[in-house]
Amino acid sequence: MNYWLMKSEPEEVSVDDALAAPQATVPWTGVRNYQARNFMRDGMRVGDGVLFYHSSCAEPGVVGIARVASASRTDPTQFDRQSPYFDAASKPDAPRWLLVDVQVLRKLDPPLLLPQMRDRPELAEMRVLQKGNRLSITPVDAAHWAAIAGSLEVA
DNA sequence: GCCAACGTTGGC
DNA sequence: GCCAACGTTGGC
Repeated sequence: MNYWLMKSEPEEVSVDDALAAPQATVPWTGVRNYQARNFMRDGMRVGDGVLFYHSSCAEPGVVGIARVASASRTDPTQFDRQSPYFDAASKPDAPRWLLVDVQVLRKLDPPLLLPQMRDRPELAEMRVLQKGNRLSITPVDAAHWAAIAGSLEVA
């Protein structure tokens, strides 16, 4: 089993939005970066652990514990001209972008906010804390996962 | 709004 | 294939 951190802008899909969805599961649309796509395509398996992270907002941080709930599949928004994620260069017979379904298992209340993450030396090596990191999906070491989710029943 | 960092694009 | 210009991300 592998672990991942996945960023979402709460104004688009917050952890509460995900919890309100059927089966607390949302399709992770909008990934438009090849490295992040490849993590979904090549690295993720159903059941992998996910740290649900809010970014580009007032209080960035880990807000939920989730799991990968599907294999990777075509992200339909790439073919939707009305979508901000439309990609005219992607052809239906060779889709460029993928998504996975993500199921929230538990909301973190209170959340683990970014400044608190930076205060914990055992988390210092996390990719999301590195300078210049912009990847919306990053692998998480088992030790980091344990430090964040280990005391929770879902872990 | 600012700006550092990074990814992508496109001319050559 | 190089690399400058440009666009985006995301914290502050």
